[in-house]
Amino acid sequence: MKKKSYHHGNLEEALIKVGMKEAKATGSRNLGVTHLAKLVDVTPMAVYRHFPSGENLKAAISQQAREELARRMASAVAKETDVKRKFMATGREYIRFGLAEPGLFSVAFLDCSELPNREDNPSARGILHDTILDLCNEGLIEPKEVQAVAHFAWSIVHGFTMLAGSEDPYRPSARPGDIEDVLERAWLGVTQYSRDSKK
Amino acid sequence: MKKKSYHHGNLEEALIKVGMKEAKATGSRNLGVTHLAKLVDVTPMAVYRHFPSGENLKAAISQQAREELARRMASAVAKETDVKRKFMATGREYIRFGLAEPGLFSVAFLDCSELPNREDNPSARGILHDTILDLCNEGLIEPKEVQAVAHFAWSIVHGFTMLAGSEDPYRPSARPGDIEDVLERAWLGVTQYSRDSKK
DNA sequence: AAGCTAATGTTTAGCTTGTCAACATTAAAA
DNA sequence: TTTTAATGTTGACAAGCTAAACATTAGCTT
Repeated sequence: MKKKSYHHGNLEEALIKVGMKEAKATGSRNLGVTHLAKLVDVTPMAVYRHFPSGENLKAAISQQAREELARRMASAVAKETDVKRKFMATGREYIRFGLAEPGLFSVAFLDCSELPNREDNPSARGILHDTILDLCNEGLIEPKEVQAVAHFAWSIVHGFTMLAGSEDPYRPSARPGDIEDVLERAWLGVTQYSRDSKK
Repeated sequence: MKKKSYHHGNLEEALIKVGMKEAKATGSRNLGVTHLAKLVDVTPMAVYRHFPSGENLKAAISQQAREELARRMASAVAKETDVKRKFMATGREYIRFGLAEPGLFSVAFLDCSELPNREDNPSARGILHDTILDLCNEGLIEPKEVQAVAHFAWSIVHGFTMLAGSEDPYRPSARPGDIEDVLERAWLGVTQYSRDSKK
């Protein structure tokens, strides 16, 4: 039997934790106040002592999911030294995470317009940005391109992950070779570009 | 005053129509059975004579949104003859639509894993695919690359649109110049690629 | 250590939704 | 015209979110 102390100890943390578990299993479907409260063996109203509303709780879980993604990317990129390999590893891990943990990924980028508390997204974008900065230091791209390149690379891996993970009958396949193909093409868009190739 | 004939005439169509209007205005927030039924001045239960469940109604609206996107892309690409311009126009219109109609776009790609009835997605992907086939006919890419190129291009425009339309504080900006930049880089990834550039 | 106070949970209850079952109305077929 | 199938409505119930009022306890204050 469980100890039923009136106070839970650290409910906020527990809610996010169990929320992550649910997200991993079923995406955003079971992230409601009532459901999560039940899993932590607490009254739904207790949740409101820690989050202004259910949406805020979801936002907190979403944030956590984004940080998980960032951790994995950081870990993957840390194993590489060559700039190109770093670039590839960053994108590859983003895609891998999205496909290996579709629930977490969908929660991480849960229709942002409806979620509050989106101040800090240090995570994935930050790591990607660092990788691009390295490209700049190596002289592979110009300083003023950094921003555009980061957005370009992010768009590719994000789009590919979303589509490959969708139920669309014509979605991209995600065999390792196909992923490498996409990353290789992204690399070209990054390095082969110059202002002159415009128009 | 309104005529209150017991039968509505064409409720199914009316529901999807008003659903599109709501989607355009507020995304997926107000696409519930009760709300839409109210807007058409009908009892919630009437909806179930036309859709097995609320999710199916949402799916129908989502499909409609996807077709709207496809129509605009078809219209945009029809104005061009040059293959590169066709390619650019296709992607540009995809992005424009997503940013001009964020509500519709988010509903169009509403977390697919939770929606039924996703058999046919003829639309956007089909048009993009035709554009890529043209590239092939012009000898700009090899036939066996068509699939990969289509997925690559789709990933970029989809990812860029999602991110630029998000609330992320570091989201890509979507000024016309930035959009052209992304499309130009995508073009490089499409045309500069060869099996040899691997590894 | 006794007592106050704020933090944290609970109970109760109201409102909104989605959906089942049973019934009502009407358009279309026989 | 009568039967029948399609289409809407009413009523009811469960589930979810959350406001208000009340209960318990952790921790500081003295």
